[in-house]
Formats: sequence, C-alpha cells, structure tokens
Amino acid sequence: MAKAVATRGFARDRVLDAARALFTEHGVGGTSLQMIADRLGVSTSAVYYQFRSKADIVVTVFRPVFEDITRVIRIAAAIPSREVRREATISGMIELAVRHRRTTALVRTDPAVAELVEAVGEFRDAVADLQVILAGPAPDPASRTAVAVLVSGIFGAAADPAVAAIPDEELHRLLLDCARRLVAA
Amino acid sequence: MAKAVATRGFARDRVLDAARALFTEHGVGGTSLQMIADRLGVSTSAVYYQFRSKADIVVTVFRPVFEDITRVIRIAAAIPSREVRREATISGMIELAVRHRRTTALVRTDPAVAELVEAVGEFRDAVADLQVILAGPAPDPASRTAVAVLVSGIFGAAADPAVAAIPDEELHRLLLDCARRLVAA
DNA sequence: GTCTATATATGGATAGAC
DNA sequence: GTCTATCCATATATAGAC
Repeated sequence: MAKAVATRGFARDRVLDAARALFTEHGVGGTSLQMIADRLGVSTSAVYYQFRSKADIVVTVFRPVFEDITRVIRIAAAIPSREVRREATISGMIELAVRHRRTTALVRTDPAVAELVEAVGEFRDAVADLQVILAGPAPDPASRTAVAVLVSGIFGAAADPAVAAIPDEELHRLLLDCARRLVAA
Repeated sequence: MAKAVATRGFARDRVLDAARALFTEHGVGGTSLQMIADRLGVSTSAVYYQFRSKADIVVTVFRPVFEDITRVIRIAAAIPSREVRREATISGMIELAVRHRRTTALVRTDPAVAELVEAVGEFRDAVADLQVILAGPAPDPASRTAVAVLVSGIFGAAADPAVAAIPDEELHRLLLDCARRLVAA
C-alpha cells in the first residue's frame, strides 16, 4: 500500500484511466466519483478539480471511440463500390474494436452510454451512418439480422475475457475471418 | 392518466413486468425501486411488500433465463456426438434468446447481472457449461474467438431494436443461418 | 492541486398506521 | 395490501480553507 504516487501533471489522464477501468468492471451507472477518487487515493473534490461533472468524464472517455467510428465512416464514404465500401467499414470497425477493446464493449451495451449517444448528436450520427453503410438504406430482415449479429458479435467478442490473452493483430485477423463468414451471402 | 387500475391479485407479476421493462431501458443499476413504484402508480413500500429487496426482484426476473440455459445444457449433455451436441446447444440457445429477447440482452452485458451470475452458483455453472460445450475444454484462439462472436452476436442481435419487428419464428431461422455460417469451419 | 466541510438529492430499507 | 413517515447510506456537486 505505497502512498499514492502523484506522478504529477497528468492528473486528468489518471482520472480517465481509473474511470475507464471502473466503467468496464461496474458499468457507467455502477461507478461513482467516490470509486474513482478512491482508486486514485484522492478525494472526490480532487476529481472535480479536473472535471466539471461525471457526465464530463463519461463523454471524455468515450469521445475517442466515436471519433474513430466517424473517421472510419468518412474514409468509407469516399469509396464508390458498395461492396468495397462495406469491406472497408467492417475492417475499420474491427480495428477500432480491438484497439479499444474494453471500452468498446460498453458502447454497444451500457444503458448510460446509450443515453449519451442519444444526447450527443455527433455520436448519434456516427452510429446511424454505420448501420446504413453496413445494411443499406432499406434492408430486408435477413440483412438486418446479419448486421446485428456482426456488430454485436464484433464489439462483444473484442471485450470478452475469453479472448483477452490473444494479441491485437491475431484477434483482428480472427475477427475478420468471422465477419467474412457472416456476410458472405 | 386514468388512475392506476389495480388488476388485483397479480401485484407481484406487475412488479416483475415493470422491472423487466425498466431494466431493459436503463439497465439494472440504473433502475431504482422508486422508478418501478412510479410506473405502477404505487409507493416503494408497496413494492417492498411483494419483494424483500431489489436483489430479490433482480434474481426473480433473471431466474427463468438461467433455468432455460440449464435446461438446454442438460438436454445437450445427453447427446454423445460432439457435433450434434453443439448443434443442439446452439439451436436451444437461439430459441431462448429469441423467446426472452429484451431480457437476454442484459444477461451478456449488464454489469449488475454479471455480478449476480458470479454470486449465484447455479447461474455461474450454467454459463460455464455453455462455454465448454460450445468451444470445447481447451479451445484454440480461433475457436475462442468464434464462440465469443457467436454468443455475443446471438444474444446481442436478438435484443437489437433493428430486429424488433421480425416475428420470433423468422428471427430464429435467420439467427440459425448466421450461426451455421459462423461455426462452419 | 488537494483538503474539509457541507448542501442537496436520491436510493434502499423498515416500522407502524390505516 | 397500501400508505406515511422515517432512517441511514451514498451520490453529485459546491464553497472555501490551506
């Protein structure tokens, strides 16, 4: 129990790291500022010095993920062929799902994050665009189901403890295999 | 705003219905007894008359799902061929995922439910057994990844709003197609 | 930059009246 | 079977001292 070493200067990042870990363990709703403060060995007030509110922390934690999704969409949107565009989107989605691993699971599943997505237009658009590129504008039941399995499967699997030991590169490749099998009509 | 009609005699079931709906919307952690009581137009004390605690409600809501999982496993365990056994397990898993739809999503994703699973040995065993039947006792990375995609994909997709309009039978069939494509090595 | 103290709300839970 | 009243713990958040 060495006294909490204040590595100094990066207090904000330390709060974000602790928040990320706790969000993963207990969900956003199950994580209090007290828990974050305790993990850092500081008081809640110290946390409030770095962030205006809990919502501020949540938004800061998840912004990078949605920025990545937006980036993947923007790159894909420039591709003329629908087939190639979908391929690129899936590949980009897997890349970011693996890179963010623990964080991304919550994007698809945590009710608090779902509310956040609804609230922040920027995030909401990213998710909507993703659906359209993958399933098309007016998808039939089979496409809708396949896309739902694909997205839930990718994001859920990337965060599954069962694959935690698999290195990023290998996991990326394995998920790509699964995705190809799924969407290969 | 007609005064809350107390259909009488089924107060317990009405609490469970309200809880299920709220758990789906806000997650278990994000649902308070106050919210449940409000939705029924009663006081929290009235809810406490039907259940000892919030945990009691949670356990009662999720028990049927885990009982179904246990039943699927028990039936599958009696099948000698490993191939056929896995097929039967997947089919049974899809059947219960579709039948419970909104509830099952939380089983894979809600941190509060994850803690519940850890706490209740009966539930924990069901989940562990499911993994072993699907992936085998010492699975390689590829199998672990495929099973993770399969389970997350099935449960996540069944609860996805995008497939809400698809009838149970059709959704079951479509999910089975997805599963076959995924595990067909 | 971190602390103490505090305001205020909400959550889970119980006792006892009706 | 439902309500009022209440207890206690915890949560978010702020003010101000050091």
